[in-house]
Amino acid sequence: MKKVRTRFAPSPTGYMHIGNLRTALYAYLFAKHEGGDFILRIEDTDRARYVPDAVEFIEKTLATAKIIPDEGPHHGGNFGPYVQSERMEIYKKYAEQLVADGHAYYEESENGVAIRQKMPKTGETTFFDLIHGNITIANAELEDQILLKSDGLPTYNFANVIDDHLMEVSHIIRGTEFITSTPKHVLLYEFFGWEPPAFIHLAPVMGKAEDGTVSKLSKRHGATSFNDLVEMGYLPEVITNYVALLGWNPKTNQEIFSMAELIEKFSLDGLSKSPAVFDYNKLDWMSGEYFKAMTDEEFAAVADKFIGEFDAAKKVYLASLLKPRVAKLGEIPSAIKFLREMPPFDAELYVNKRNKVTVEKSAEIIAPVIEILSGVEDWTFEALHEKISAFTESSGVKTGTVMWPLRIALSGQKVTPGGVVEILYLLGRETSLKRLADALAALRKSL
RNA sequence: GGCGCUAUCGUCAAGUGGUUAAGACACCGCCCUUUCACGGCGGGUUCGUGGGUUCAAAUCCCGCUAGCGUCACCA
Repeated sequence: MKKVRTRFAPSPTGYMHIGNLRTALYAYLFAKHEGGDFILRIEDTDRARYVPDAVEFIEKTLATAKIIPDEGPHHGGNFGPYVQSERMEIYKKYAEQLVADGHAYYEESENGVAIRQKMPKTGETTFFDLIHGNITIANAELEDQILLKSDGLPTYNFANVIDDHLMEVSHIIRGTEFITSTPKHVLLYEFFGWEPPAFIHLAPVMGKAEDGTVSKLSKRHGATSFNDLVEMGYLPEVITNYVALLGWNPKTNQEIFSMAELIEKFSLDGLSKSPAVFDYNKLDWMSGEYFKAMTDEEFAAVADKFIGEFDAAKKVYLASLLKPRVAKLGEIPSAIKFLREMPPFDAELYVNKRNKVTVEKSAEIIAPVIEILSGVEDWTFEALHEKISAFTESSGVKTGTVMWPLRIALSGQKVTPGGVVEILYLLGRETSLKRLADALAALRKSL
């Protein structure tokens, strides 16, 4: 059997859409699973679309996602160049051969001279797609498409055929948007007498809008590029893990996969033919699973730049509190902002029906707690916990009734990473007592 | 509009003629609890529709409908 060689062939747009990333991932997984090669080829035949540094951007993104090409512009390989704009003579040669053979013709227009492919007027063309089966399209549907543009550059429909053949690509993995142009490619292979590669057309990644409508994932659905997601604080491995499952099923109930496991388990028959909707909820869940699997130290390390400046001795402790409550690292800054800066007083926050807390009750709780805490010299979690518990017990009210106003007074938030005792410890003695005193004063004033 | 692809819970999906139609996320309820979170338990009219084929259809065939894609000197 021929060696498996797949390719990822993006145009250099400086943007890595999730759908493209998934295409690259599947091509990579399949090649690696089969012990083959994965090629990166840049399709920059549209001069108007050229974006500077886009090639480096693509390479950097793939590296971050741990999708490593065996061959590419900067990865070596014996089938280069891997940038189409550097292969112009090759396309010209083959286009002229087609003209000589009667399968293409020159066409002159105000732009200059171009070469068009001559399509059969009758009959039909069929190709086999590994996930869709046979697909047949009447030749009458096919236009005499441009092969070589008047600027000397080839069109996608021509260049991809020449390159895939010359680079010995065995399986073409790309989006379904290419299904209807595949017969044109197949005809080209026939004209040249080449054996076409196997075709695998992937269903698109969709997004769901507020109004419930589903359409191809785009900006209106939120972050849609791999890089956007990384910036929001999703681990690259979480993104690839999630995306791998969007359209591919391992046939087991396993959902968390390392790249090595993905390579080991990947199989073409798990690919689905229907579009999949990108679900941020599930991504969040998976992200949380990765965090929970980390040690506090590991999490502190990846969260470090989101936590920012913080008492070094308490940093890992803070991270341990954040770890089980965060879906993406980007949530951290706003979640811990209160540690550095007390939000403005808001009497409304103190009112909580479930815990039977009112503004008045809050003052009644906070005052004695200040007394008790002022006497605590050993400001440790254990000591603080013991004091508060003892107070709760002696006061005869429920724990929640005590904790609720304390949390608000200490953080100004209904939701905090960790409970009251944790916050007390994090804030330290001085800040804690000051906040409680300020809150008590403000509470009394508002009565 | 022509052509093509697709169609199982809200979402990802298993399923390849006979199942109580898995599992996960989300959601809802209850429990636990130091709020939130975590954890535990439980819940939900899911096979687009109409015809066939068959003893038997989510599974096979046809029509319809819907969604998507494509009809460029873009990829």
